[in-house]
Amino acid sequence: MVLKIATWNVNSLNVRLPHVLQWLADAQPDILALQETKLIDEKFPQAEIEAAGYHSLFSGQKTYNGVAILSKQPGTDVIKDIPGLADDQRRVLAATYGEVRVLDLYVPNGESVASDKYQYKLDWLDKLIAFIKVELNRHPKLVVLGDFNIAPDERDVYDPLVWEGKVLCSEPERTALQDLLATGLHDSFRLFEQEEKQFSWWDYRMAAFRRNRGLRIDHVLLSTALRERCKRCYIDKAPRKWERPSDHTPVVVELMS
DNA sequence: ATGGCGCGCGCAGCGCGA
Repeated sequence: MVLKIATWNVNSLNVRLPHVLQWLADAQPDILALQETKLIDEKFPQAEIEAAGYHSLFSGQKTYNGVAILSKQPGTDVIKDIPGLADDQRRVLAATYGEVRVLDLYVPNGESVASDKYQYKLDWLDKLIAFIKVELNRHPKLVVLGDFNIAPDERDVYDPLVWEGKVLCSEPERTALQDLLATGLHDSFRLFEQEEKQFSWWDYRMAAFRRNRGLRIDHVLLSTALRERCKRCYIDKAPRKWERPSDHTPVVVELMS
C-alpha cells in the first residue's frame, strides 16, 4: 500500500475549487495540504469536497493566507497555531492521520529583504523550528509540507544570478531552512535523482511557465522515520497548464505504508 | 531597463503575492 501526500498553494480556493476537485479525481491523494485558500471558515466548500470523498480541516481568514488539509481519512489532534506565536495570520494547520502527523505551512513571503515582512518571516521561522523540535519528539512520523517561500539552493532557481540575495533566496532564509532540516527533517525531492530545472511556482507574468522561469519553493519534508518509507517525490505540472491556473503546482510524495 | 499577471475587495484602483 502507498500513502500519497501532496501540497498545493491554490491562490484562492474560491477560484480554484474546480481545479482541486479535478486534481483529487485524477491523482487520488490520501492527503492534500492547501495554502492561500483566502476564505473564512464559514465559506469553506466543505460539502463539495466531501462529495468528492474527502474530509477537510481548515483555518482561514478573509482575503489573505488560509490553510486546509483534505484527506480520505479524518484527522485528529488539530492545531491551528504555532504554540507561543500569537498570530492572526492563518498559516499553520496540523493534524494526525493514523500514525502520520501532518503539518501544513504557508510560510510568510517576506516581500523583500528590506521589508518588515522579511523580519516577520525570519522570526516566524525561528518559532517554527522550536515548535518542530517538540513536535518531532511527540510524533516521530512527521510530514512538514507547504509553501515555504524559500528556494533551498541554486538548483531550485531558474536563474540564480537574477535571484541572488533576493527574498526567497537570501542566505538568512536558506540558513533558516537548513536549521529546520537539522531538527531531523529531509527534503523529499532531493532524496531522489531528479531532472534539472524543476520548479513548483512560476510567475503569471512574462510567460514564465512557458519559458520555465520558476522556483522550487513548495516542499514536502519528512522525518527520518518516514524518509525510509518514501519511494517517490515529484512535481505534477499538469494543473499549471489548465485554464486559469494557480501560479503554484502540486508537489507529491509516495510513502510505503 | 522596466514591467508585464491574477487575486480580493468592491466598484476604482490598490495591496499583495513571489
